[in-house]
Order: sequence, then C-alpha cells, then structure tokens
Amino acid sequence: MKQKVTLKQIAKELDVSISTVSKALKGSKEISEDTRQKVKAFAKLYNYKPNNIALSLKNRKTKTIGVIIPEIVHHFFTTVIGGIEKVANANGYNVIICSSNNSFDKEVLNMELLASGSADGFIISVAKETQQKDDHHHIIETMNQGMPVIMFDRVIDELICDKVIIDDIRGGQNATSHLLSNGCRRIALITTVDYVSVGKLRTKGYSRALMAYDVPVDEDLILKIEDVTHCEDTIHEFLKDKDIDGVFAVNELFAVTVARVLKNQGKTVPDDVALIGFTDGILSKHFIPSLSTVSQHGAQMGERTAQLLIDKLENNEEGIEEYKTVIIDTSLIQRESTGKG
Amino acid sequence: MKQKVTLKQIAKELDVSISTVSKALKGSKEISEDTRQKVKAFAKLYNYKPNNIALSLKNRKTKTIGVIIPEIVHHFFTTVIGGIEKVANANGYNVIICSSNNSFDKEVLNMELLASGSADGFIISVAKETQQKDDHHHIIETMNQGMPVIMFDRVIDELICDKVIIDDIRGGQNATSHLLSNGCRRIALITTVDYVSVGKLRTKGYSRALMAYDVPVDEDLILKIEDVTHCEDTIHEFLKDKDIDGVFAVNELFAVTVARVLKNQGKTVPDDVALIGFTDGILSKHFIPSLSTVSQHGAQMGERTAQLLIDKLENNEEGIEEYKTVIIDTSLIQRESTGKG
DNA sequence: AATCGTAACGAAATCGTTTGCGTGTTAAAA
DNA sequence: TTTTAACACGCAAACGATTTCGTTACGATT
Repeated sequence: MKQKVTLKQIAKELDVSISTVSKALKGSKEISEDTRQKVKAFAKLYNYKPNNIALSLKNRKTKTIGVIIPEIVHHFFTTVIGGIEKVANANGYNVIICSSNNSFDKEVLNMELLASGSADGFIISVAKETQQKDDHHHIIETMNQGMPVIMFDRVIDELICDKVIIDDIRGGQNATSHLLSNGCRRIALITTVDYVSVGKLRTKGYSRALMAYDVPVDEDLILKIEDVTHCEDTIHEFLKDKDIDGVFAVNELFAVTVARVLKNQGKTVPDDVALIGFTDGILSKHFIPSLSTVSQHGAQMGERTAQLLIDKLENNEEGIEEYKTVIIDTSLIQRESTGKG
Repeated sequence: MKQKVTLKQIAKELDVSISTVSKALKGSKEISEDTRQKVKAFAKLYNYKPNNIALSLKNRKTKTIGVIIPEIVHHFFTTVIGGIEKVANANGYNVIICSSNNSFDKEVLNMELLASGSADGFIISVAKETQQKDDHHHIIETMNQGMPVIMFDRVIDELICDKVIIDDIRGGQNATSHLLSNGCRRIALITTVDYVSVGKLRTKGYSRALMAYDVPVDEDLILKIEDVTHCEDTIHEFLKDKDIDGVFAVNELFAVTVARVLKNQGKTVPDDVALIGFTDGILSKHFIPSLSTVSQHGAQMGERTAQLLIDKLENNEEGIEEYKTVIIDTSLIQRESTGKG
C-alpha cells in the first residue's frame, strides 16, 4: 500500500531539489531536457498527482463552488445541480453540495464549514426555516469576507446580492390563464403558506390571471397548506362538495394529490376538472393523466447561476460591486390534465 | 469587505506570537487567563474561523467523504446520500458529492480530483459505462494509495473492497412471488440489459421465483431494454397481444411506463394485469394506482455505508485488511397495483 | 586574465495552522 | 542570597506545492 508520492520524495529519490522537480514537471525551460525527462518518467511511474490541498493553500483559492440547497431529494434541485456541475466542470471548478434539510441551523453550519477554506464562492437556495425566520446574517457574513454568493430560486428579497430566479408570478399567471382560456371559471388554488417565497408569488400570479379575465378572486377557493405530510386529508376536506372546474397546484406533490382526491370524489381529470401543476418533474411527466405544468428549466437555471458565480470569481477586480438579478423564462407544458392542449 | 482574519493578523494586532494566539484559542493552560480572554474576545469580534485548508494540510486528513454516484437526478441515490450525510455529519465529516453522469471518464476524473487531497475516503456507485467496460483501475489505484473505498448498490464483483448492497436477487424473487401468490402465472419481466448488475440480479430473482412455483420461464415474456429514452414504444410492441396477467418491472420508470402502455391497450391495473416495480420512489407512491414495489431502504443503506467508511478511517491501524459486504434488507411494499394487498 | 553570459539548479519564503521545546521572568523555597 | 520551579510566552519545524531570487560552473568574449 504505497502512500501518495510527493515532490519531496521524488526529489530525494532522484537526488535533486524539490524546486527542480516542480519545475521539471511543469516543463520549465530552466531545467535541462535530460532532467526533465527523468523527473517526468519517475513521476508517471509513481503516479504523482499534485496535492490539491497544498495548492489551495498556496493559491488562496480552491477552485471549488459550494452549493447549499434545502433538500437533495428533490427533482428540481437536482436538475439545477446538473446545470451547475456542467458549467463548473467546463471551467475547471469542482462542486461541493450540501443540503440544509430545510433547517436553518444546518444551513448556517454548512456555510461556515464551506466558507472556512473549502470553497471560493457560494450558490444557495435558502431553507424554508430561513425564509420563515428571515435571518440571513450567515450569508451577509460570508459576503463580507469577500466570498461571492449567488442565490437562486428561494431567495431573500431584502438581501442585496446576485440572484437567479424564475418569474414565479408570471408562471402562476400563465398556468392560471391556461385554465381560464380552456373555459374554467371556478379555479381552486392549492398553495403553500405565505413565508415560502415561491408559493406566495405563484399565488399572486393566480390572482392576476383571474383579474385579467374579470373573474373575482374567491378566498374560499384558496387553500394554503402548512403540513405537507398530511396534505391529502386537508385537500380532501377542502375540495369536498366544492363546485370547481379547475385546479392550480403550486407544486407537483400538491398536483398529484389533488388528482388522487378528485378521483376518490368521483371526478375525472381533465373532463370534470382541469388540473395544472408547477415544476416539470418526473411525477408530472409520467402520471396518468400526464400533468400540464410550468417548467422552470432547472438545468438552464443552474448553468446561468454557475456562470454568474464564476464570472464574479475570475473578475474579482476589487472594482465596482454590482449585483444582477437574472430571470429565467418559464414555459407552459400542456399535457393531458388540461385536455391535451 | 474585510478579508478572512488569520492567526497571524490577530497576533500582530494583539502584539503576541502566532502560537500564543493558537494556544489561547484552544484554551491551553499554557497561556495566562488574561491573554486567553483577550485573544478569544478579539477572535470572536473578528469572527475568526480556522482555515480548513491549512488544517487539512497539517493533519493530512480532510474530514471529508467523497461520494460518487452515477446520476444525481435519481430518487434512490438522493435518499442514500441523505443517509450518508446524516452519519457523516454526526461524526464531524463533510460530504462532497460528484456525479459521473454514467460516464466512465467523468468517474475517473472525479475520483482523481477528490483523491488528490480533497477527501479521506470514498463511497461510490459505479457508472453504467464502468460496469460495461469492466474497467476499474481508478478504484484500485485509489485504494493502493491508502484511501478506503466503499462501493454500494452498483458494485463490481471482481473488486475486493467493502460493499453495501441489497439482495437484488431476493428482492426480484419476492416481487415475483408476490405476483405468483396473487394468482398470476403469466408474468412478464421488463428489465435492463445484462451488464447493469442490479438488473441482471433482479432478473435472476424473477426466474427463481417462477421455478419455486413450478412455472416455466418463458423467454418470450422477458424484455431487456437497452434504450431507456424510447422504452414506451418498445414496451408497447412487446406487450401487444401478449396474454399476461402480471408484470414485474425492475425499476420505477419501467413500471409506470408499463402502466401507461397497458392503459392504452385497454387493460386495467390491477384487475386485468397486476404490476409490481422496484425502488420505492415518489413515482410509485403517488401514481394512480399506487404501485407495489420493493423498497431498497436507501437512507439506511447510506447510513451503513458511511458508518463503514468512517470506521475504516478512524481505525486505520495499518493492521489486518478485511473487507465486509453488508447486505441491506429489502421489503415488499404492497399497494394498489397488485390489488391492494 | 578579467569579465560576461548563460544554462542548470537550489535555497527559502509563502500559504495558515499546530505543537514540542526552549527561554526569560518572577515568586517561593532553601 | 541563591536555587528552583512554575508560569507565560516565543521559536521553529512541519504539512506540500510554487516561485522568486540567488548561486554555481563553465565556455565565450574582450
């Protein structure tokens, strides 16, 4: 079990200095062709690889991007990560992924951990708890230490930094408009509690769409779900005996649960009730009937976010600080649940 | 934008030596109570955090676990990661996740990257391509450098190292037996090509179950899918006019696709055809009808894997090398698709 | 012969931290 | 007053790599 070989060992073995070895390996003209070949051959033989830790320490940068997301078991976030990795790797960056599990404390811990040397910059989508507490000192501190931070999707409005988001309002509006244009007039909204930023915004989009169609917003048709784990019962109670012809659910889980509840209540989708969700994940795609939804283009979002961060990292001219907010297009995906488009 | 504060800066500011600062912060009795307090106060004020990179270099360990998986957009793997993170964090370890995207080259690259200083040990589930090529020099090299490697789920049989797997054969057998015990006799199998280890094993389980029930294995009822993206057409062709009363699909995607095809062919699940899948993901759970399946207990798998690795890392007594293979239980989950069990 | 140029290499600083050991100061013991 | 021990602190090496700035040695030039 041979240990990792270092410059020092090669140097000793070949009876030259460490610097000679280093230079030889980098192909410096300073070293004679002869020695260069010898060193390279030896290094290859022993499978020498420069120690990244040492390099990071010396260069004061890690070439690593830290990504913090609320939950890893989540299709949308994983697609975003895919996009991040693609751009990061193409630019010679490594990606570290940490999940906060929607816990504020773990989010802070993860940030501190990565900030203390493991990453050059951050990409973060904050935990539900963080949005609720509205506490973001950890992000501010990280930025104050000179590390760029880009937020995506679940962002904090008050925080001034780069952001990549989708237009959740328009997304919600488009989804609702789609139902309206299909003739629906009594459209139920299944959404989250207000502190979840994206839920709130999609809700706003719902209202706007109705207003544009001169349909009054009926609070009785809006359900805000707090406890996700028991949402089926909640939705069942809510939908019971309700006279509706359409449902807009702000995420996949709510959408499929609505489908199930409707089926149990003897209604069929889309004939009796049209249904549209949000997020184009595997559920929407493979469900029967397949679900119309709003695609957030996660991969593209990840790519843009990573590119933004890398630009910041490489052009760190100590110059003007300017913060962008990039808005990624959403697109409506029409499937069976709203009548096959 | 104050930069990260270092021991050196604190030392200069307080006009003491670096070692004094370091010792004071660690609460060494060597330093006077007075200085200790002063240093600690100053450090807190400037939010001092030791630089992990420097620590890693000094200690020759990173307290980081490298995880390499075939794809991150995959529910099963993300649950495993959840388990890994749980145990890792509880033991003071950080987790770096890299996806190989089922590419052999990227898997090798990722390993080399992480091996050169970023991680103390590895948890890996190999790429499809790696299984196909049957090339695992990168893993062997990593192990030769003294880094522990634990494989999980998609393992390489010939490679001697620690492994955490599920009993795919028994899983496949149980799934098939479940159909048999429900009265099915003409059971179709939708599986992968043979080089995917888990697919092959589940197929073997299918055969065993049939044999145990004295039902002959009919090759005409077995479909091995190569091209996943167009599997619906393939399955449709395969199932057309076939007289079957049950289907065992070796993963979720195949299972829901079968459901869709059957529906299009005018058959209902479970009344005309019973259906069982593999992997207890969101699809199986939320589909209508909900799908019976075999749970792999991903989280538990992750926990065991991480624990195994950490044990290796901490008891690195240079002593006897022994390699374990842990087999995680699967369990049958009966849902609507096999008649509500 | 004195100077210069240059090829080929080495010493040492640096990144940030930890730690064993040495040292100066002071107060208590002899 | 001298010895001694405790106390409080600093020095320096070490981790692995890069890079600047020497330092040789030797042939060529004047």
